[in-house]
Amino acid sequence: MTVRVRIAPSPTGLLHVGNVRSALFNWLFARHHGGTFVLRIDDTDIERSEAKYEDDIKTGLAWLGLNWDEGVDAGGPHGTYRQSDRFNRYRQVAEQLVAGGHAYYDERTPEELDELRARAQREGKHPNVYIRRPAADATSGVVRFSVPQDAAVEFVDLVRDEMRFGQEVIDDFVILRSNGVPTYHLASTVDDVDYEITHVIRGEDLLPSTPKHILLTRAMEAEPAVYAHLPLLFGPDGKKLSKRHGDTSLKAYRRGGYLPEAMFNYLSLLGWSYDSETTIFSVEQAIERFDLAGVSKNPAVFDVDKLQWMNGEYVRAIEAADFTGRARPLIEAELGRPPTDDEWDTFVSVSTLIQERVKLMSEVGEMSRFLFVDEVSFDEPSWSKVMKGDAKVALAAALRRLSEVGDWTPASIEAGLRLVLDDTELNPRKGWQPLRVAVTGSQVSPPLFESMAAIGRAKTIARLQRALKRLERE
RNA sequence: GGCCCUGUCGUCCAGCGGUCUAGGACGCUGGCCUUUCAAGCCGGUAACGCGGGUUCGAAUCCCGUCGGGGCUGCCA
Repeated sequence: MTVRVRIAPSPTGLLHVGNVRSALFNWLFARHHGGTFVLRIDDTDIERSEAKYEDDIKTGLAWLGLNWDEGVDAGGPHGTYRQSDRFNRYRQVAEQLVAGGHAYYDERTPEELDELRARAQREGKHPNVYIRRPAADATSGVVRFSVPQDAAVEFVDLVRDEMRFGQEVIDDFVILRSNGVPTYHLASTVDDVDYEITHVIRGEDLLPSTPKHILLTRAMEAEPAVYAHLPLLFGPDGKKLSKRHGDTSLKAYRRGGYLPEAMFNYLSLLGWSYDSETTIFSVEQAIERFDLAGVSKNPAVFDVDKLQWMNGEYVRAIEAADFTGRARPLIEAELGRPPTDDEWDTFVSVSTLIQERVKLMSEVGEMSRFLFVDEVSFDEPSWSKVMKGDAKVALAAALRRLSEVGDWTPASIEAGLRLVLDDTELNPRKGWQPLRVAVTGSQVSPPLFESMAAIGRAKTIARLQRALKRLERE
């Protein structure tokens, strides 16, 4: 049997990292088994679904490298893979279920239903036990699935093993709204059957819905898929990951300077492990080892600190040319225009030094700023911390010694600056930090000699003089 | 309230009856290196929720308890 899995996000908001993690596990499962990964858009909530969110989903998955073999845009034998294009099919199934006695029309009012729930509540029973087929047949309203009361629903979950839900706790859920629009339960189940999905791998929040889907599938006289419910992702407070915990959309991380490779690696570790020792591994390695049996049952807290560390690992690991390639748009953003050839050469001359220092790609622009501006704007905390005591002496000595430097290279600059220390009898910290602030604007920067070499002699001298002047005024 | 899932360092994972004085990673932290910051290297901190069983032996199996979470909608 060929494995066929799907990810079926709803385009009702930006793609959430929790869904991305589910997508990732589905993708790994498909790739590991040489199966098919399907992208379907579950847009039965016509009120909240928007095209821009579908775009965000596709962009996000593609960015992470989760290519889909079949589905929206990719095509395949099942149409558009958008549920809103299949409402007739779902209505047809609903009608068949009604005709077959598996479902019924229900025109009870919300108030009546509330009363039934309140009664169950009072008796300490499942809130929906009394929402069953009424004695009198209705011919309009919603369509409810009639849950067979003869047996419990049992199934084997690939992550959680044997599951059992008593029939009394499965309510007669709505499959078709009164306006003729199918609910998620119907549409999703019909699609899973029609698309011949073999494994449904999804978040644990849908575990209580699974018996409904199995019952529906059986009523359609089809074979239910194998289910696997993934642990949820939590925020730092131990609650389901949500907006309140900061960024939850993949887009925010994409924009925030995270590398897709790092995101992939990090997400794959939330609920799964490569082995007991390895933290950093490639996509190929993950595919080779991935196994649902190894998926944890416990929820995982999304730890941005660890993601950030991992991103730094990946940033440092990429080839220098790859780094400059990925950095180019960020330099453009910093300049507000494409860099000139000279500017680009300047950046490239120190790019490996910057690469070693950033955790996020988004830091590249700021860390490079001093390379391009005419005059640096001083980071005031840096200034006040460093520009005191013998700073004036150091700046003056540097100006003197640097004017004697022949070739403007890091090595000769270093030689000159070593003489500054001799002249002033200052240690490197006292003698050089003022120069760093003068030249880069901050006490944190790429190495000093290379930075001076990169911006050139003229700018270096001018910045030292400007700093000295300000110091003399103060 | 009802149903379901779940409980190893602060966090993510390893452990699937003895090799556990519980391992790796992030974080935090001490030190080294050092022109700043990173990186790197060496070291430290810190966990089997609790109570009963089963067993020669339990983090590993069973029961209970307490805790966390999810679902309970004409959202998905």
